[in-house]
Amino acid sequence: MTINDIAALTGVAASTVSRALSRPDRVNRVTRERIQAAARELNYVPNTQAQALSSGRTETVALLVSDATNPFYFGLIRGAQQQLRAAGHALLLIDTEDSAELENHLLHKVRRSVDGVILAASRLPEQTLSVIAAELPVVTVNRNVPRVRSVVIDSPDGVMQAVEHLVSLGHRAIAYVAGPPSSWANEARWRAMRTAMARHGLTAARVGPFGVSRSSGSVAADALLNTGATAGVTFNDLLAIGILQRLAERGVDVPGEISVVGCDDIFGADFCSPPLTTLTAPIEQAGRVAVSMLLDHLEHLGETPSRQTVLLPTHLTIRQSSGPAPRR
Amino acid sequence: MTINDIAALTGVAASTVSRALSRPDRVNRVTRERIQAAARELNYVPNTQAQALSSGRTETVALLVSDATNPFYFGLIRGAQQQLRAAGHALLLIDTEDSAELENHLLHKVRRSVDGVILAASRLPEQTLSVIAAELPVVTVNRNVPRVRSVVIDSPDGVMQAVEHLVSLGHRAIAYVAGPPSSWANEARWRAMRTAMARHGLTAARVGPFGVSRSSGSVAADALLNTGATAGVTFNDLLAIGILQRLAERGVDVPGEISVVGCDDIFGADFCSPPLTTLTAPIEQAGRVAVSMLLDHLEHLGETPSRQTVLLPTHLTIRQSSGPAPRR
DNA sequence: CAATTAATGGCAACCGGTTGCCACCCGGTT
DNA sequence: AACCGGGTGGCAACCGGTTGCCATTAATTG
Repeated sequence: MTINDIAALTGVAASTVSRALSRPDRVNRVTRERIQAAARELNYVPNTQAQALSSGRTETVALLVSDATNPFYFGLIRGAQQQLRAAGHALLLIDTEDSAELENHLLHKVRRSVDGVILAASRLPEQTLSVIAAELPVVTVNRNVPRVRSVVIDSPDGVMQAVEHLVSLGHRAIAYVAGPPSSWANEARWRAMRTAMARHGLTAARVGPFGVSRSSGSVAADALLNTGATAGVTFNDLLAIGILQRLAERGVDVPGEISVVGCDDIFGADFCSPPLTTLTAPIEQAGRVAVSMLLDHLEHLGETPSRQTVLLPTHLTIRQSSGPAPRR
Repeated sequence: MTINDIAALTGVAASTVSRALSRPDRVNRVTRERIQAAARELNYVPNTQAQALSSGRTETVALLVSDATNPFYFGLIRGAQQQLRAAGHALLLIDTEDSAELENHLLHKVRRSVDGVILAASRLPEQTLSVIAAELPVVTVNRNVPRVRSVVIDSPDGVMQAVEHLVSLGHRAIAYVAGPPSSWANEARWRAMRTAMARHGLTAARVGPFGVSRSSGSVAADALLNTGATAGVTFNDLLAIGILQRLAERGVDVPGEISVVGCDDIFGADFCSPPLTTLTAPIEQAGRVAVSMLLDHLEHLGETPSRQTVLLPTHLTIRQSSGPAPRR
């Protein structure tokens, strides 16, 4: 079932078979149809390796996530997968285990076996990213680096909405519950929070950093309570859900005593207890857009892209974890 | 940065470079070290495609899931990913979108670009699976097919535990909320359920089939209530969580009026409302084991495997969605 | 009718490694 | 001195396609 078998069977040269299948207009109609029929009959599937070797294109894209079990990535993976399949490409999933070193190493390793990579939540320093982007098509998600294409979810804007929401409910002491320091989005959200607070003459407290797992939520919840804030905006939903659990354990009423706002609207945010008020992010769309940008980039290698970065809007979804500030 | 560049730089033949890197003992120590140093310096990474082409091994394994957003797979993906990385292999993730046809098509397409595949929740008929397994190393998850290696989570046993639990709480009318008919696990669970019920002289009701999404939960909840059962065992947690939501909407008290038991213990099962009593499955372990079996198979191609199928135990995790049967 | 051009298909090099086979060099034997 | 065998490294074929180039043939054109 190689190109040669088909060539032998149809009595033409291998090169003709190759053309009949990949450049149909380059070969005579009757010859082509004979070859295609034979290929179908023999159930021929071209060897990707061989194609990649000579053409230099692997039709494969790597998606690097920092933790494959983080529900945030589910949507991203899905969106990317959909768009890739539509284009006939394959998805190589890589879990960097939240380590910049491992990320760099793996990136280096797959460098030559993929056409491009999508970096979701890269932990790499800007400098390193630039270097990588220069030698390999890259699209980042939620990370802005000069001269690197990216799709970023506008959570800073969402954070502002969240602050407005909380302030309008009478909250004055609001804290930001920070995620990993190496996360670009984390800093962006914190800045947005301070800006929004300042607009009302308020200053935001900040606790953390915390890991992004539900278990970190316990520590975070205690730290949050300790600030005396009546509301907390968290780096992401995973952390927020962990906080809700801990608060329930400690018998703290949400939103009666304290309001909690998450970020991303991941799976589970709508059915945790109480359902989480959060910034709904178009995660799946982000995955699709990232792939589109990458594929577009691949087709116009060398050209300067029209849009370097796409900003996706978020909106606040109000559920039951936020409510009026408690009377003092 | 090809083998030839290194050859030129060190003044040896390309074949020697190849050997120095892949069969170190086949070349003299000083030559080898010189070559290795040069390789390191030039930051050489072998071209996977080229290696695959000549060696026939791609060091890549495909994982087929029926729906990448189903939290059940997160753990599986994670486990597989971990074990694969440890072995230096890459993971190709494929979403079959719950279609047997697409599954077959994609399987066929990647056939030659992976060393083997792991089929999580295959929708393919047994016959087709046998054919595929004959021409490609395959390990299935939660699916038992003669002559195909598999790792199956012993949820039937778990279902029996669940029935015992419910019966001991006084339930007599228990219904099974079925998942997709094409799911092998679905039938296995239903059989286990009937057996367990029969042991107590009871017969189980059955509703469904339902899709495995939370939204299907609404329909399922109504159907479940309609049977008059005081408890329901569901095909999986996703469905169970959907049911809980719908029941809450309808003002039905869980577990006061009806108990619900899920299956798998996915992300979210512990923090939904009420927290779900469910069969805790070692999902991540299943992923790891599946990969181990596959890699083991690859190393001993042609040999008859020692164990064709590995059965992983489950246990019942009791939370708040199950309780005593209501008095009539 | 000769000349130019377009369509078609074969040849062979190439992508970047891997590997069987052989030649060569060396020290050790007899 | 002739012989032997192990250690090394080069040659070249091969994996399965892709593609530039050229020869052949047919069709178009002045």
